[in-house]
Amino acid sequence: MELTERKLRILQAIVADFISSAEPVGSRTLSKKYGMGISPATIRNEMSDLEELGYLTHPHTSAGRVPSDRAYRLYVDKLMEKCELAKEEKQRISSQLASNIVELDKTIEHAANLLSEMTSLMSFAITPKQEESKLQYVNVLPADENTVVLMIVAENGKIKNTALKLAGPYTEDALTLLSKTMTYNYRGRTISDVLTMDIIRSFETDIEAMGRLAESIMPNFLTTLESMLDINLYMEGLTNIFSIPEYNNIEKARLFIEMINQKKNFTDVLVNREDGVIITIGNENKDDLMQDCSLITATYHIDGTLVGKLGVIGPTRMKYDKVTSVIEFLTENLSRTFKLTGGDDEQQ
Amino acid sequence: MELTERKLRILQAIVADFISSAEPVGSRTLSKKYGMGISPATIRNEMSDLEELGYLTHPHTSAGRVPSDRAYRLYVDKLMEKCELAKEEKQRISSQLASNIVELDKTIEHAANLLSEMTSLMSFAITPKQEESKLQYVNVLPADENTVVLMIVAENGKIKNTALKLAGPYTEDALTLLSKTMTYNYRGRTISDVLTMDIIRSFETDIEAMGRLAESIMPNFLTTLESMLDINLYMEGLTNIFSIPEYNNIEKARLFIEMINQKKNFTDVLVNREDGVIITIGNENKDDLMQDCSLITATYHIDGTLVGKLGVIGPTRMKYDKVTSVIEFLTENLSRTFKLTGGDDEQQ
DNA sequence: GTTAGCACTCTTGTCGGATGAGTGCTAAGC
DNA sequence: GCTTAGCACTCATCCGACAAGAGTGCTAAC
Repeated sequence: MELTERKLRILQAIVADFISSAEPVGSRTLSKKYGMGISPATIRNEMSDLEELGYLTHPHTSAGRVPSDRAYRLYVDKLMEKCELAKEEKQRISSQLASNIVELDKTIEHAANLLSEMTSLMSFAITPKQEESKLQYVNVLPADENTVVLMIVAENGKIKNTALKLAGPYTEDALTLLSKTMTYNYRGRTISDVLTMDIIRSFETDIEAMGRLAESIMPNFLTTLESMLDINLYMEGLTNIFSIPEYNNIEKARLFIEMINQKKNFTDVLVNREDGVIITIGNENKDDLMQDCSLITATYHIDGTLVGKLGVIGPTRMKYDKVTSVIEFLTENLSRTFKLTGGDDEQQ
Repeated sequence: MELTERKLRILQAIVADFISSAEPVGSRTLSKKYGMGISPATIRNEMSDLEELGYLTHPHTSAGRVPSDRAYRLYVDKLMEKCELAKEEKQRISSQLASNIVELDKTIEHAANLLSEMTSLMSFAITPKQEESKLQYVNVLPADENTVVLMIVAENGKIKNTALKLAGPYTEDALTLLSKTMTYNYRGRTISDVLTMDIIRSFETDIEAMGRLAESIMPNFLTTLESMLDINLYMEGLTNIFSIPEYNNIEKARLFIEMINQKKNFTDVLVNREDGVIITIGNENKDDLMQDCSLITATYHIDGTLVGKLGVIGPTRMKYDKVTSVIEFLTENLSRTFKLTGGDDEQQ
């Protein structure tokens, strides 16, 4: 048995109908609503075939048909029509992103927010990995009597700093010397490289005073550097899931939220996905807790190289066409924004 | 009619029982379980009086009694026994906070996390207001060819910075001059003051090149300064509410989460609460959406002056004794931590 | 190959009765 | 006069029965 043209048309109608109604689709509805010129009985025969082929399932004998994960996959790959965004929607994205380009993190958060509002799903975004960012300079600046500010600047404009209280007083000269030494030692190296170097020892041979200063600053330097590697995860629109029939019982909603809340794991899932627009449907997801969800992610670029991700998660029954269009437009827009403005960034 | 000793004992038993069981308390249960040497019938009479006095309510004729907000208030003020934390719990708090004192914000987040885990409620924490923080210095540092780093340091060690791409190249001398001028102009002033000054104009009279540099930096200076005023709000343990019988229907859970999600409003509620351990029960809360909730907050201090807040929110039926003990111990511990380590802080 | 007709299945909603927890009242007991 | 046993009464909840409705699968006719 193979997928005839008519079977495909029926499958498409079922998927589309189910996506918008969340109710199993019956043969009569299909025949009436989608005017395909064949009777319910014929459709029933076809549906029976489609079920045999694994594209439909049956919650129980006398319910309509529900698309399987496999059907969604086919729908996404072949049947779905591209959905052109309305002018207002495009404008909304463009204007909202343009208005807030000063701080990279804020912009990403903003984008996630837009995404969740426009899709009525839960969205998320992660900032790029920084492992390969190269250090530009390290600065230790005076703050007050025995407080200094440690500041680390990476080549892509990412900055991070910490205020440290020292055990005793310091001289500005010592700070300048330390800053120069550190910059000389680390400039051009990647953050990961510096973190794996045996740093403390490399200062042992210096003059005593300098050694003491460095000793109290080094541990903080390393912690700060480490924190630069952290990927920020933004999530928006959690409450949207409460409007989705699939999560209308407390236990399912709880499981969903619990999955989302394991931020660490979730970040890993996102980081490990390939570039471009990626859709994984139901059982295509490895994670046990995500067997009933679909995940759509896309990548945006900063300065053409650094890669961050943006996506939505929701029930397998989601508006794939609309969502992919929004995500695509959004990430293209982000990439363009970040190209124009260059490395504008706020250390986090 | 007045509250006799026995009425109080009965009320206390009812509140305690309802807090742990979430079920209306009947006269028989009370008589058996709390061995108070009087028969169910007597207890019924007393309960009837307590209801007339406004301390108990009746979900329906044949259900047990449920404490009113007024009863919780009395319980909290008079009847509740102080709950001493177990040694392990104290140790847990002390050790977890001590291990992570480098970054203020992380520590606060950590504390909120601990709080939600130990109380099984949803917790939150806010960082101190910075309106009155005085500026220490402003620094514009070279990054690369036409990028500079703007860095603002406040007296309490709070730092914030941004990388900016300028339209054209700059000289290091100009940056130094600008840094010195800005520091000279703003040092010792509070952030709010600087924000309300008419800043741009005050640079107009400077030399032309300097004016141009200042012109492109000033708007960013102001945005960055403004962002220093943002209060960070951390929330932890949202999923805990799904284990609470009060939120076992989707609509209630949704309303709760929606209330929480209006971060701005919620932050306002917290900021406006008085210092010390404050408990507001049910209808004592002004917010409409919080009529079924109790809110317990406490303040912690940084360097003895700056004040942040920490708290939990949950159904009026919560373990007030346990929760207040945990919060008290936690905030004391936090204040002590921040005294010892001084103004260690990471700009956010 | 398509379709009308029909029996069959299964969910959903409603209704009524049984059950049980708990109260309120009354009258007896201490 | 306070306490308590006894009893009628009230609700919420559970359960089974029943009807209605949606949808299928099969068969036979077109």
